Amino acid sequence: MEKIKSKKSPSKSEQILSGAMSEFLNKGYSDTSMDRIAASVGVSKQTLYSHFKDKETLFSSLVEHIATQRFKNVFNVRNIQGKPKKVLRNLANTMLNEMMSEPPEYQAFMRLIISESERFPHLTQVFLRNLALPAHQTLSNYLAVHEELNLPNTEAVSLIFMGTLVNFMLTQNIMHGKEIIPMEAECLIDSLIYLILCPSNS
Amino acid sequence: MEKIKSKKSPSKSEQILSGAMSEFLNKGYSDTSMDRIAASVGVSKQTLYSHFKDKETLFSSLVEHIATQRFKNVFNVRNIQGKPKKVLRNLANTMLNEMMSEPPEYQAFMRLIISESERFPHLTQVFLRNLALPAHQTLSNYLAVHEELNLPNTEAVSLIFMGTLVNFMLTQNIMHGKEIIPMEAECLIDSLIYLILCPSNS
DNA sequence: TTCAAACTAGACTGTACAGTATGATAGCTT
DNA sequence: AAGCTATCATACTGTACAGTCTAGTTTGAA
Repeated sequence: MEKIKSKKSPSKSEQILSGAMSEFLNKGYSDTSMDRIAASVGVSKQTLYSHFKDKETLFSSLVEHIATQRFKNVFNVRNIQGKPKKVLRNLANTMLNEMMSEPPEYQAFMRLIISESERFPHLTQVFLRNLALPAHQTLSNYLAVHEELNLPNTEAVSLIFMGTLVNFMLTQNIMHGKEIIPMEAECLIDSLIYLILCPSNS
Repeated sequence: MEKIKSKKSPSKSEQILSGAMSEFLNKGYSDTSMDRIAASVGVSKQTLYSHFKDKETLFSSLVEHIATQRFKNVFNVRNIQGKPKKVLRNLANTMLNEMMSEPPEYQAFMRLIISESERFPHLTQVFLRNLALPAHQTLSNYLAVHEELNLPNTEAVSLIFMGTLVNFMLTQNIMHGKEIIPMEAECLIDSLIYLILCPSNS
């Protein structure tokens, strides 16, 4: 039916990873069974084990795949041109949109990474290196280039910026805190930008 | 040996909660077994089930206990007097110390809450209501009272402040990012305070 | 001393799972 | 056609676990 060249069709591996993703994202590592993954992918258990040595290997491969492929462009900022006020607002909106979009795959992914941060410490670093670090470098570099902003430590300000947004998503969505600590994204972004830009206005 | 009045000694419940805590904090919900808890507490399985209906009930009780007792005072700020510069720095240092202290129980607790945020959504709200909210109210109230700080939205600034610190702990400790995104706590706090206080200096 | 509640020890049930084994089918390559 | 490889369906093994059951022991109060 398909043109298959390699020993084990790469599309099968992709299929498996794709099916395993929804299972792991929904249930977490321990509560996801290899039987369920096989059924969900529509593949026999043997095929699963012919592509991936064991559950840990499948999980590791999956997380690396998600971090490097699925969410490759989440923090890929394009509109880095223009006035800082515009750029920062655009960046904040883009990040929040990506992180809070429906279905909440990014939230589920982040929850999963945190959940398994002790069992698979290496995977948290894959996450940071491929998603958090590039965004941080882009932003802190932008802040450093714009000397008129008069910021003493652009790296720290970058972490404040991203930390605020990540924690907002964590509190409001993952932890279901919309009613407990109400806050509009717009307000938060306004204040964030106000604090960052203020020094240069004086 | 002890003066026990109630039907089931309350100290037994305390013992059980205390022993269950280390198991759940280390292994998470699914990978903690009732047998292990019983062994760890030094109590028979039957006693476990006479104090707590089932595993879910025990877990819920434990989380409520930790949120309301064990970490009751984590964000209990005392030195709320003096110049904002001093107060904010003191607050930031206190929060980071509590969150990053050894052994990392607070980190493990936060990881657990996030891990089980779908299975036990109610518990994330217990967490927020008892730990995050009081701190947020104290801080935003302090910021509002000090009008000379000239802050347009004290609630938002409070979330920026706490979000920065929480995300710092999350990234550096829980996600093992010290080498990937290096940052000194002091630097971060300096910048955070600089951004917040700057408007009032102009 | 007697009684009941709290507790202990350990067996037991039913289920679920990771990983393996077996044997059969389908399609590609030579 | 022959043979190889990916695949499938299914059964099996050994382990672990939640929750129950049984039977015996301690303890404190009446």
